[in-house]
Amino acid sequence: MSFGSLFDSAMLPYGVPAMVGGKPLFNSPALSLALQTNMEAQRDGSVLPVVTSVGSGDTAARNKEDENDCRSGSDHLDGLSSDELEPPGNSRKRKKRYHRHTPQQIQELEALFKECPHPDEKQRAELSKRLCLENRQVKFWFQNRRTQMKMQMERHENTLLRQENDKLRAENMSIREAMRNPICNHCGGPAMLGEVSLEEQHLRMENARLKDELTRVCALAGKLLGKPVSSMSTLSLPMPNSSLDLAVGTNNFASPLPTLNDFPNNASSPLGTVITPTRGAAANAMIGVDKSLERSMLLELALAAMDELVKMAQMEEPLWIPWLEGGKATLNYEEYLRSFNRCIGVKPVGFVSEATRETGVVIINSMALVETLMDSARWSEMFSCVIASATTIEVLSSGMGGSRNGALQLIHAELQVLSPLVPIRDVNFLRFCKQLAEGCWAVVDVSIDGIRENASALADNMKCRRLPSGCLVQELPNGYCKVTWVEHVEYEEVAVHQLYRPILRSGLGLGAHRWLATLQRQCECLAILMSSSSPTTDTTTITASGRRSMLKLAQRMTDNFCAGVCASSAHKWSKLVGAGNVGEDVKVMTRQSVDEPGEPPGVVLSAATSVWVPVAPQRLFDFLRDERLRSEWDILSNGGPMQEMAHIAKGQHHGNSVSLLRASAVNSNQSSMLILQETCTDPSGSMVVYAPVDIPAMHLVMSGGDSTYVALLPSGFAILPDGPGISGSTTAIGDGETKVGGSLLTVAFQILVNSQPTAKLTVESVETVNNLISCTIQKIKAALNCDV
DNA sequence: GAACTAATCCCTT
DNA sequence: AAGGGATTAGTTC
Repeated sequence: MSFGSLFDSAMLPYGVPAMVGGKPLFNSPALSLALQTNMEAQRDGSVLPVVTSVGSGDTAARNKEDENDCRSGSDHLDGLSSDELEPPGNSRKRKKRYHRHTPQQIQELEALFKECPHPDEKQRAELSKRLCLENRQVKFWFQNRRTQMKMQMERHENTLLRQENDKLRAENMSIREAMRNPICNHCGGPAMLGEVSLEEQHLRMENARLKDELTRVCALAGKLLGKPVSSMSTLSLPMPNSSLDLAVGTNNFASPLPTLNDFPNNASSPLGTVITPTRGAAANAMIGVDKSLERSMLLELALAAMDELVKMAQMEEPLWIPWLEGGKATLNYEEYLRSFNRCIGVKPVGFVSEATRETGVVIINSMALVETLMDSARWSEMFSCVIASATTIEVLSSGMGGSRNGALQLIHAELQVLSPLVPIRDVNFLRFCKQLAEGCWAVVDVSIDGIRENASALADNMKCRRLPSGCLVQELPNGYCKVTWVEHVEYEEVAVHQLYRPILRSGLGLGAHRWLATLQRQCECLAILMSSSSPTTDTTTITASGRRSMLKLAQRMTDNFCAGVCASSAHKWSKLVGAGNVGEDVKVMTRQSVDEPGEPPGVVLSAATSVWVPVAPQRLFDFLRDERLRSEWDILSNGGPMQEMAHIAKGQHHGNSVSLLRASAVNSNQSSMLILQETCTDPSGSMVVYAPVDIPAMHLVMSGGDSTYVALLPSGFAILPDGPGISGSTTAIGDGETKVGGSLLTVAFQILVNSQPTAKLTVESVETVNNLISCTIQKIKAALNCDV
């Protein structure tokens, strides 16, 4: 009789293992006593158990036995060797009896695991009954299986990372090799020094990244292997160690701000954990190399741009030459070229530069501002009068540790000056965000024209590239922050009408001044809208939801107005060519409106032009937004004054508001007409946009209804100060003679010329709109006592 | 000795 | 109390 058979007799019915109350019966005093006697017997040799024949070697026989048995091996003591039998009295430290579940059991367990790695108690109980396993055994099995699974996943990931690392290393080697004999791409001769240093910069970047990746892989490998793996032992690079120590973005200047490397990035790269997607197929290898090369070039560009932006924002003279008035300054180009390597290459022939800087306090907290800048949708909403459209093409890094620090994305944007005489600026740029210190952030933009082809650029858009531009944000107490904005672009000037060249060159059109003023105005608006729980400033009482609805409608109106002036790619305007006797400077476009919610169906005509008016921008703006003087230029006024029915303030300045105007009726039978108007102004420019609206629709909106289906076609004005050297007019103010500039006024109308979308546009309707524009301009000039 | 696996300990939720 | 991570212990190759 074997020990096995002894234990067999201890089996409970149905093959349930010999366990009592969840504990092995082995611990039962009665049984251990029984065992003891047998063990002693075994030692004596008096009762030699069959064990000897089953003993150490005969696994095959045992395995076979296991297979035929419907029970776990846990109660088999067949294989128990004598030294596993513990001495008497040491019963607390029980020995484990090793076994494996039978293949059938494992098969069943695996089957369930495949379906559901987390079976509930019921499923487990059912399985344990079926497989003659203890409940806990099933539980343990699943638990172990899950950890095993996790291990496998991690290991797999580790292999992939290693492969990636190898690939990058090979790539680095080839670049290194290529650098040894630099050859000029154009002439085939030895390359110039400048090109080599560019290559060297790439290598530095690559090296930093490789080093990083290696540390990460080693850390992971170490974790899996349970012992530290030295990067130097796994990698014997045939190069001096010092080459690995080249820092990223080395500073040539003593910057008062810490560099990126000073932040606790630990083992991560400046962009956070960059895991390049793995591409298994060999055919993709080259694309992969190209991709990762491109990626590192983009990263390098972003870092260089950041470096430049921070310096541009902080350096004073001689880099910046201060203006006499205000805090403005112009860039000293000679000094600029001395101080910086042109990180996007030399200025193309025919391009002119525009560089401005502006500092101001904005009512927004620094994090919210950074978030807004890093979200292209929110960004374009914030600067809606400057940005015609903006899309994030690719997010290269979303930042590290849940913050925007290190975030890098590729953005396509169309920037506009509200005038048909200035083509839209089409730009593809990188936007890189970096935390410089606690509460201090920098967001830099830089064009990538040299790295990626600007495929989406439309033919009639202005060719433009952004040199490192952006802002430094410094958190201030009470929800304010100090913003330093730098705007530096190069663009093709021939496409710009003469009238607008000075203002663009001076940066008043799309420079730092304009961006910052827009930001200040919009943030003030947001702050007011969020704080105004009691609409005390309103002339009428509109509910909160009504105000929201109305503001939303006004926003759509203004956006459509801007789109009509500048024809961004987001809107399907088609330019009208050969439009009869339409003046050279009036841009006429048409569009078929079919099933557009929020617009009447039919053929929509948009006409816009810009003129110079010898009147200060402020005076022009005040005149145009005054509802009482409306009859002087607006045919919708029916010759009388208009009345303000509702007013929602959007800023401290009374000129920032959305209002509802009522025109006087021509006669008593006619119901009066409503006009929705939005006006906005800041030191960089102003706008008056309005549209006639349906009375019942407006009632719906003001009671908080959905404004999406309210049809409107906006018209209005955009006012910019004229550039230096345009007006030259001087006006005596008080006792001193102050130079007062004139204004650049853009007038734009959108009208429905036919309610049949398929109708052909007639010469008459073009003439009508042309007349409308010239009449309006004449009336305005006359009212302001300008020479007509 | 490394890889695998059942079981245990101990901690968190 | 359940579940998971770390660890242990027994086994196989």
